[in-house]
Amino acid sequence: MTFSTPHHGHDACADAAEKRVEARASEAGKRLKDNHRIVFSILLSDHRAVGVYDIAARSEAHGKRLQPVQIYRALETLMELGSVHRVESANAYVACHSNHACRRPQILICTACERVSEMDSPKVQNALEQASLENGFVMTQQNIELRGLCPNCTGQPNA
Amino acid sequence: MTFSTPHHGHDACADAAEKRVEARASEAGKRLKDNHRIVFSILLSDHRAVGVYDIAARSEAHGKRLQPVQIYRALETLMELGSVHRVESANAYVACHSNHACRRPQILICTACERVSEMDSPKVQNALEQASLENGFVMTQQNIELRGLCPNCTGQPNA
DNA sequence: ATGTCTTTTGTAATACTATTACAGAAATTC
DNA sequence: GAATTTCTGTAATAGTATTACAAAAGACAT
Repeated sequence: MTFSTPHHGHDACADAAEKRVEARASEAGKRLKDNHRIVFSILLSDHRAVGVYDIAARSEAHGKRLQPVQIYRALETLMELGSVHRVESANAYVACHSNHACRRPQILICTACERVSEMDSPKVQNALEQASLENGFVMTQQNIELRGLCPNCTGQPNA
Repeated sequence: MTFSTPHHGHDACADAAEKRVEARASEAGKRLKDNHRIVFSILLSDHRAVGVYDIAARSEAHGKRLQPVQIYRALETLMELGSVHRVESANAYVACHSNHACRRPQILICTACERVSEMDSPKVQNALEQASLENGFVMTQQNIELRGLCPNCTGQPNA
């Protein structure tokens, strides 16, 4: 199941993501610093997309009030590492919980509980590539954002 | 070919789009007014996505300097009619040249010439719906934006 | 270690995008 | 044609993102 449940083992899930981003950073020859870690840990604290000014407000609880530009810089690095994705349709950012650094996420957004998840469907990928080619289009980037109800929210009114 | 060429018969193409939006409006029991027509005709004047404040600036040449909120209101109507799409990744809006009022466009953006086109691939659509279901996700809206090189821009440096 | 060069960080200001509030105009209804 | 509702125009403001620049930190040769 790609969507987190309200009571999943979140600490383990966040720990794993943190280890992944550290590994990816050192592999890429970059060193993560305080600001990166604060931003990433705020994004990890729930499975929702968070706006920059929200991150700024929450950063205070981490002992350091970050300014917008500092957050944008941290997000840029984290996105390059494939550990954070921007949700265009929400002007917000979400931590990636996938095991591989994904640069072509297919994002699912629940309109009821706001939880965000990702798919990585090869069928979707192939269909997009094939359809692009049929239109003579050479695709280099993609942004897929689907809205709807996640498994926790279908059936019951709220999660 | 979905992408317009630099020298296609643009007047005919724009005329057709204008007729379509008028037809859709009357079918929906809405009446288009000056502001709607100005905004739509600005979007039609090229096959690119245009930002709201750009539209505001260009509106002056149409004899009426529109304020942002007026443009947002016009765009809302035009989007409801399926004749304009928002390009989330560009904070901009594009006229729809498709014959059917499409609410689930698959948008193609050329990173070289900035032209925007749409696909409506059933394969992509099916793949998305199937993959969503496999994840227990009930999709209600979708936003697909692909970037890359359009047929006019592959091969030659610019169009 | 010291000085130079480069890169990163913090602060402030500003630009760009979108919405709210409200009064006046136009259309609708009775 | 008066009352009601809806739409329009103006202004102000909220929300998102970037630029500019000086200070600090890191890299590297001497």
